[in-house]
Formats: sequence, C-alpha cells, structure tokens
Amino acid sequence: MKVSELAKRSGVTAETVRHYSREGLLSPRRHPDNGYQLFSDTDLQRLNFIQRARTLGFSVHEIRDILLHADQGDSPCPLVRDLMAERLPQIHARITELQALAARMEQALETWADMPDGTPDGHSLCRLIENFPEDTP
Amino acid sequence: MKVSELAKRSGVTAETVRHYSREGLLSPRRHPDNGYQLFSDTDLQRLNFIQRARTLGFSVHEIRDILLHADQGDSPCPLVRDLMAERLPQIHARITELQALAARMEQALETWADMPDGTPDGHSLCRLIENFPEDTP
DNA sequence: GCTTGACCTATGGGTAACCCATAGGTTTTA
DNA sequence: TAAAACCTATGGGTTACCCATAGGTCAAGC
Ligand SMILES: [Zn+2]
Ligand SMILES: [Zn+2]
Ligand SMILES: [Zn+2]
Ligand SMILES: [Zn+2]
Repeated sequence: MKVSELAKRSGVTAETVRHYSREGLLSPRRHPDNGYQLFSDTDLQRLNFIQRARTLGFSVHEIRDILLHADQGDSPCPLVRDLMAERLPQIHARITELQALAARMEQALETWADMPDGTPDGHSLCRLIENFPEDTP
Repeated sequence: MKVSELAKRSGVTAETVRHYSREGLLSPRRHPDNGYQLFSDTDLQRLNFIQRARTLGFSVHEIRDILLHADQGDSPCPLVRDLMAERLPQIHARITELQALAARMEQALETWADMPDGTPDGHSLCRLIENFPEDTP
C-alpha cells in the first residue's frame, strides 16, 4: 500500500507517515519505477505499535530505539521499562509546574477584576503585570 | 551597561538578553565604535517586566505585542486581560492531558511489574506495549 | 607595549513532532 | 485525454532559548 492508504488505515496523516519514514521508524520498500513508498501489513502493525507507544508517552526518538532493538532480535523490554520509569517523574514535575502557573494566572485574573486599565507612562508599562506579587515561597 | 551586566543584574543568561533583543523586546542603543549593545536602567526595568510577564504565562511574542502597545502610548491592559483569559483554559486542558498520560504510565508500570521480558519475533515487537489496553472511554 | 582572558558581534544549527508550501512527476478517473 | 488525486524531495515554520564558531574588542597584569 502507498502512503495515503497506510495513513487512512491507521488514522494519522500522510505527512506523519512520511515523517516516521524519514526518521527511520518505518522502512518501506520503494517502487522501482516511480520511487513511491510501498508499505506492507507488517508496516501497518508497526505503525499501530508506534501509535500505542506514543499514547504511553514515548518520544519518536525513543520508539526508534525500541524498534531498533526489536529489529536486531534483542528484547527492548528493559529499555521500555527504564524509559518509562525515567519519564514518569518528569511528567509529574511538569504537571506541578503547570498547576502552579494556573494558580498564578487565576489569582492574577481575580486581582485584575478590580483594577482599571491604565495608560503607560515613563515609570509603568502595565500595572496589572507590574503589581502582581512575585513568587516568594 | 553591556549584555553581561544586564544579564547578571536580572538573573538571566547573556544569550537570553541577546534573544530578547533580537526579538525586539529590548532595543538598546549601540556603541558607535564597536557595535556593542548598551542598555539603560529603563531596559533593566523592562527586562524585569518581561520576566514577570513570563512567570504569568505570557509568551515572548505576546510580551512583544504588549510592549509595543505600551511603547505607542496605548493601554496594553485589555490585551493583557484577553490573552490571559484565553490561555488559562488551554493550560487547564494541558494539565488534564498530562494527568491522563501519567495515569496511563502508572498503570503500565504496574501491569508490567508482573510481566517477563520477551524476545521479539515475527508477530510481536514488545508485548509490554502491545498488550497495554487502549483508551476506551 | 603587549599578551591573555574575558567579553562582544553575527551567523547558523539544534531541540520535538509534526504541518505546510512548492515544484514537478505519476496514477486514476471521467 | 485531461483533470483530479496522489506521489516525490526540499525547505521553512512552530517555542524559547542554548551552543558552536569565527573574528573583533577590552581590561588587566607584566
Ligand atoms: Zn537514540
Ligand atoms: Zn517489551
Ligand atoms: Zn496594563
Ligand atoms: Zn504579534
């Protein structure tokens, strides 16, 4: 099958298929006459695998490494476990960051509700932002 | 003052100062002889403003627009309120996404604790990933 | 006066995971 | 047979910087 058909069958865009192909996650054979990429059912399974790994938080680069292991007959499982264990705390940290940001934003909107719009002068650009309390935890 | 001094005084890297300068958030005068960027105390205040706006979640591009308004004597406050009101729900959506991801990852690690490492064959690349249940909410 | 180290400049490439535009060749269909 | 749909490769865009390079400049000590 060609790019578009593989894309349609797996619910991604044709561009994404080409992207994975460029990045080495898929290695279709080429039509000898026109250079078109020709994908097999195995490639379809492979793309499903990639999508599943993506929803588990693996990056494209990591998935490439996982597939590389598998293609060489090595078990990728230890790598998979390690990557996941390494990424999870990063995700938690990111969530905490974003929650703190959301809290600052909400507090700002609340504070600003009572403040009038101002006109910038030599000392102030925007008091909404300038007068907002700093992080001091 | 030159790049490094401004950077030191405001706690960012010299590269960041140059970046903001390139992006038009700072417009230092230039030393006529050597082309060095020369920043004033007003630029220092401006950089503090930028940092404060960054901690409130504004993008560099947005801050450029805010400063542009202020520099033209227009009140940036309505823009500031609008941008914030627009971004806050996006942040919340992102948090929800990441929480769902973290939950999937945690469930995966838990499931995988009991599973042995496998060797890839023609049908399977990594059962850890393949056997993980799909989102079906 | 001169060397050395710290600083400055501009340019260009890297990050993540794609999306999009372009120009030109191919296949399918009406 | 001509248009519509598809393919190719290339290159640029997205965010907020970081880093490397090559070459000019400045401060200090000797
Ligand atoms: Zn790698
Ligand atoms: Zn495995
Ligand atoms: Zn304001
Ligand atoms: Zn703008």
